[in-house]
Amino acid sequence: MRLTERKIAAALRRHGYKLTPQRRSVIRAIASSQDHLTPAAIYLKVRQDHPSIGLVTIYRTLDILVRLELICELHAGGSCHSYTTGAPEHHHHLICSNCGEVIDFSGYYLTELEQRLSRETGFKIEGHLLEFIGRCQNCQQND
Amino acid sequence: MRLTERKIAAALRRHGYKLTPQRRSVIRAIASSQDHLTPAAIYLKVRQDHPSIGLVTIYRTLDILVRLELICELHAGGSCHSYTTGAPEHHHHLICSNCGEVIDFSGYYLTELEQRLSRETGFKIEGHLLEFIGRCQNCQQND
DNA sequence: ATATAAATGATAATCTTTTTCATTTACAGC
DNA sequence: GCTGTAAATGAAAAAGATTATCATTTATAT
Ligand SMILES: [Mn+2]
Ligand SMILES: [Mn+2]
Ligand SMILES: [Zn+2]
Ligand SMILES: [Zn+2]
Repeated sequence: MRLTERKIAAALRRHGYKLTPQRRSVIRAIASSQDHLTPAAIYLKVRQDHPSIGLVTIYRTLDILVRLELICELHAGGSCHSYTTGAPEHHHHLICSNCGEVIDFSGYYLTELEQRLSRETGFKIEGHLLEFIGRCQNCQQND
Repeated sequence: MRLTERKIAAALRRHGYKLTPQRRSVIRAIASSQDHLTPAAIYLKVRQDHPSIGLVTIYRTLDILVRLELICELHAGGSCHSYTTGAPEHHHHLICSNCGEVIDFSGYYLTELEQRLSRETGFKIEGHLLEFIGRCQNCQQND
């Protein structure tokens, strides 16, 4: 279950950020989409009901939301960065290399591996990135 | 054990690519460095003994080398993409969020998870990205 | 040596992201 | 409801990263 617009907005405020119409709009754009969106795509969506917003504000807002883990960031694919609403539970991504569809999956944990790495290297692990790339069923057929 | 300049060059040829001095130079730059290098950093290094090379050639060469899995690509961090020599064995990366040090580790496989995902989603898995971010021992001390 | 397809580099175009700074605004406190 | 203030915004520009085009050069098979 993904975080709702309302919850994300509340969390923003809780962390001391002001709740501006621009930020609401960015959050709505992300939360109302199933897909993962690039900053440019979010910009386009947001401008529909907020024509004067600057692209800078998109970037600044995304920064904050990622930092607070309210949205999640994907790294793979062409334009490299894109965003979807975060889920309260820890999860990872499966991405179609052809159409870009993203599937969240959960129930897989890397804690043991993290402990092993920490022990063997002395690193203090802060996070990880686990993504699978593949072809979705649709794209396998339409080849 | 990382792939050597010689082996990478040989593999390039084996796949039907011409072995130009520019490509040799890019390979040498990567293979002679412990670090992972951005395209821009590789460009700077290569220009030392090949001043007239174009940045485009760097990008084109990196493309090929990644495709043939002769070098490996990192996604994390500031400029997002950087490259190190590939290792013959499958491995993943542990990256220091402060100084950028990269540690390869192997012996961890995701085949079971890939099968589960394939079964549950119908995706045909093509690859994955697994990276850990943390603080190396050095950077933990010098805080 | 020659022929030829592949590779290169100059140039420009196109994106993406970050900086700077003057103006505006959310909201805490009264 | 006002007011003050720090935070947020947007315009503009700069900086960075990546890709496209195309005439010229070059590696290599024959
Ligand atoms: Mn997700
Ligand atoms: Mn590696
Ligand atoms: Zn697909
Ligand atoms: Zn470090």
